[in-house]
Parts: sequence; structure tokens; C-alpha cells
Amino acid sequence: MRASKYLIATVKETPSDAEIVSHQLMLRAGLIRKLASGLYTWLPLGLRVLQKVSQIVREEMNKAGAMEVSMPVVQPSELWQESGRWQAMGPELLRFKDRHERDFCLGPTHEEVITDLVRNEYSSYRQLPANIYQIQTKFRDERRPRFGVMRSREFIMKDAYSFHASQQCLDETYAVMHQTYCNIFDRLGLNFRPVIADSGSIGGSTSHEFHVLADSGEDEIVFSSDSDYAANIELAVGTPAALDVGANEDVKPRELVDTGAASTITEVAARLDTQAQRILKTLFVHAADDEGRRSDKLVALLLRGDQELNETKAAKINGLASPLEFADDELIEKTLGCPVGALGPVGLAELQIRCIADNSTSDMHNFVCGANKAKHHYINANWDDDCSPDAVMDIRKVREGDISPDGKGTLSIKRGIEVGHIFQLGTKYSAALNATVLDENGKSVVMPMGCYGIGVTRVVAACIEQNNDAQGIIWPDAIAPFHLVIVQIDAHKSEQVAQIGNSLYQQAQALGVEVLLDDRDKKTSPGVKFADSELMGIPHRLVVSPRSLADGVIEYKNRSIDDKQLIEKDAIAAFLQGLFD
RNA sequence: CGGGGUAUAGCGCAGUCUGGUAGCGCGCUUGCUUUGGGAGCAAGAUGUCGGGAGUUCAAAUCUCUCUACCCCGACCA
Repeated sequence: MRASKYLIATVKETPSDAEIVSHQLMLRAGLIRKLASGLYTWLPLGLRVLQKVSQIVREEMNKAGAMEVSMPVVQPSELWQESGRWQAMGPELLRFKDRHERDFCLGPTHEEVITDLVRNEYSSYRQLPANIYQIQTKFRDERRPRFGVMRSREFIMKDAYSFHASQQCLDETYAVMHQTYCNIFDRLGLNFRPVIADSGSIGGSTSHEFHVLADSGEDEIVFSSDSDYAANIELAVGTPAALDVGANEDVKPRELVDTGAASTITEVAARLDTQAQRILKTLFVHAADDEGRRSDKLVALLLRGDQELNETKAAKINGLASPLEFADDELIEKTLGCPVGALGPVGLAELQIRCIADNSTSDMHNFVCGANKAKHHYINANWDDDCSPDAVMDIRKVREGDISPDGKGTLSIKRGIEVGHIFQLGTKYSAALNATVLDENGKSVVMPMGCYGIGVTRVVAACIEQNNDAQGIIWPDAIAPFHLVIVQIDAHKSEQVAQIGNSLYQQAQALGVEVLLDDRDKKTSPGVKFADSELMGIPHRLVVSPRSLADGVIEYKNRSIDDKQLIEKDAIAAFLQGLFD
């Protein structure tokens, strides 16, 4: 490709609406342009990268025995009615009518369409497992698109769906896909981790997310120092370091003390000259009514004072309003007759308020808790003697330094960008759409399904988050838009520069190297060409100039190495061959 | 959806408080010079000041209203 005939849409200044580095660099390097909130045009340079990512995904999926198809973006409402999601999904599902007033939506995902296809085309267990995928545009009307293509409304996803005659068969395919995802992200040159994930409202038991490690990530992932335990913080389990104070104290009688204006854990600890871990934290959330809707009844959640609630875990407790909702101060005061700041579990049983305690509270004794009386706390409260939880479970958010659930090592927390998610769907869709095959006994069975997604557009952004410097993007070889850029300097003055530039360009092409010849005219100064090549992140660069040709050499620079090399003109063919062999 | 902010040339911004000729830098066009790190000089082109309504002799500027976009939060197969 000749730069003089190509859209090099680089910009010097950082666009004001781009917050994270990948978004800034994608705009500055001329990979994308915004059309509207969450909608982006991919420019020639960006599309090359996107297509490379797609191709790697495609090759690995094919290698794993999956079959590529292409399903419509526009989908009829009937299928969604059948699965129940026409009602279940909110405004994220973009709906509209055609000229005949029939309802349609833009596909945010394709479980319905694929299940419909498979129920019509498959009839025997002998055809299974079937693993079918596509790489295609999805639309989700996100409430808040952000960070460029990282969370956009229209994006490209590789979505695969597998169908099985048995759970065992699903397990096998799931394992193959787990490995395939590792292969894909390895090939993409990403620093990533698979983690155990919440399977969400979609149900199913087993689920893993694949996270690219980056500080700008929207998720927190937890991993162990000494084992392969890794999980999304939403469901990560750990054991907090044991109480290091008062562990061996004898049980003392409970006492009411005046704590004045102290209302937070920190203030109470200071006032009573004790530690947060000796104080019981009491939170109130709304209970659900008989029909599962939010009621004004309260449920108390108890945690050790130095610990925090994991809302995802709490939301799964039966009998709580969904989504999890904290009670406001007014309702608490009305129900307990005490303002927020001195709340505790003592006496809640009489008020018929359920208490759910976190595991971390079990070994607490002689603890401090609110007395449900303004400006008063109890000291030396104890389980059984003073109060008992209705249930003890894990509702705690793990912390850095907790002990890994397998007992091996301690946990650390990092931020990640979710670029892939695999999960076992079970029969949610196949049962709703009656997708069955006959098993070896001639009996009709509903097919268990698996579902495997990769955010192709997000991968591009995630990769830049991980590979950049002050000059711009540093593409891994596997997805660089061009492998090599040849910068010509003073070609208008030196016939030799133009000649050698051209000859190198042709040699590189003959080697199958994707090469960009920067033959832009004299108005584009050398500095601009250098800066652009670095901003665009092209891994290898040759510079042809009268200056170096006078010494009989051509300069080579690797984007990720500071030093330049001078290559003898006569040795350049061999050098190129060695570089791209 | 709640809170905060922004909207002026292709991009980045000033001008708004205190109403009175539409500005700056980058980019773009033309010419000359320059050429190894985002060149210099000269001449140019480009604006419904986000839309609508109002106040006023006069509105980018004041008032009302609508819209779009960004950030934080909530939400997220």
C-alpha cells in the first residue's frame, strides 16, 4: 500500500471526549471515527486490524471443529416471544416495526435464532455435538456507552453456540472451547487470564470470563499467588486473615455505652478505642414480597467491620428484593425507631427482621454493635447470648491478602477487560423453543447448550490498552495493520531514494509482507512520517534517505526497541527475509 | 434513570461574567524557500456561534425551552 493513496487519518491533538488511552490512540492513529454515541466507523487502517483479529478467531474456531454461519441482524419478535425474552429484556433490546407493522429487533445475541435453526436441521444424537458460530455485528442499546469501542452500542462479536445430547458431551465441548480461547488470546499476543465467572441471570452452572489485564478495565478479578485459582470479584471466595485481637478473651457480659455522634465504623472504633474488626457492621436491604417484588420489610446483612458487602453475592440470597436495594434512612428509622449510625442485630428477632451474617462474623466475640438506640452501641456483645443470625453465608467482598479458597497462597486483585465469556447454558433456550433430538433409545431429549462469545471490537481496544507508549500504539505482529513501513525521505530530490524505496516495497510484497510505503510528497516532512509510523504502531520500519544511502546503508527500527540498526544496502534483501521468515 | 459538565471553522480552544465588526493555534488551498523528528514566509478559503422561542435599537453573550455529546453513579445475555 502506498501512503500517498491511502487514508492516513492521524491527528496530533488528543480529542477532548476520549478518556482512556486506547480510545485516544484509536482516534489519533485514524483507526475509528465516531458517528454518534456508541457508534463508530472503522477507517481503512482500523478495519485491517479488526479483520486480523477476526481471522485469528475464525482459524482457531475452525480448528476446534466449529462451523461458521451468518445469521440476520434483524430478528422477528416471534422467536423472542417464544423464549420469553421479548418481555424479559429491557430497553437494551432495540425494537422496531417493519412496514407491515410487524415487530422486529436488532439482535443483541443470537440464542433464539440459532436454536430455531438447530431444532429444524438436527434430529439425531448422532449428529451431535454441533458447534456453530458467526462473527457479526451486534446491537445493544447500552444505557451508557463509553470508552470508544470498548463499550459501544454496535459492535462485532464472535458468538458460538454448541448443542449436545448429554451433559458429558457439553462438558467436553466446553473444555475444548476453554482451550481454544486460550489459544486465540495467546495468538493475539495479549496478557490475559481466564477466571471463574458469574453465569448471571441466564442461568447455567459453569462459566468463565477471559480478561485482558489493564488498569482501565471495568471488572475486578481476583487471583491466588500460589495456585491457579482466579475468579471475577463478583463471586470470588476467600478467607480473611483471622482476628488478631482478643481471640482468646473470655466471654463478657454485654454493656450499653454512649457513643455520641460517632456513627461510622471508623468513628465508633476511635471513640471506643478498638479496631474495626471487632465491630459488627449492620446493613439493611429490602426484602421481597410473596411475588418476589420489593417490599418495605427489611433484612439485615451483618459483616465484620473491616469487611465489605459483595452485592452480587447478596443479590442471590432468597427472599431479597431483586435487584438488591439498600433501605433508605427514613425507612430504617421508621422500622427500628433508631437513626442510621447505631444499628445492630440485637432485638431484630422480636421485630421479625431476618439477619443474614457473613462467615467473617462467626468467630467474633465480645464485639461492638449498634444498640438500635440513638447514640448508643453495645460492647461485649456475643452470638447466642445476645443475638443469632438466621443464616450464615458468604456475602463478603474478598480483599487483597485474603487466603485463597483452596488454601494455597493469598489473593490479589487486578483490573481486567472482559474480552471473552464462555458458559454452559443448560436447556434454557432449547427447552423454551423445544429443540430436541432422538437419543440412542429413540427417546426425545432436549439438547443442553453451550455459548461462547468474544468481543472482537473490544479486543482491538484492549490490545492497545496493553501495548502503547508516549508515541502511540505498539501492535503485536499478529494483528498489526501493516508489518512494515518504508519511510522515504527527500525522494523528490534523490532519484535513488525513490528507486530503492520502490524496490524494497516490491521485495517486501514478494515476501508476502504487508507493507506501507510512505511515499507522501515533500510537504510531509520526515518528522511527520516518523511520528505517524510510531503513532500507527507499525512493528518494523525502514528509512531510505540520501543521508544513509551516501553511507551505503538503510536504517531499520523496531517499534518496540529504542535502538536503530544500519543495514548495508546489499544485505537488505537477506535482512528482510530474516525478519519475516 | 439520578448527579455534574460541554456545545463557537475539519480538530483543539478563547470570547459569554460586563450585549455593540467572529477570533487564536493546528489542519486545508496557492506560491517561494526548507528537508533525519510534527518546517519558514507570504497570500487565501472555511462559521446557520447545537436547534427553537423570547428580551433588546442590537444576542455567541441575557431568559425560557428542546437536542446532542462527555464524565460519575445505577444498570448490563
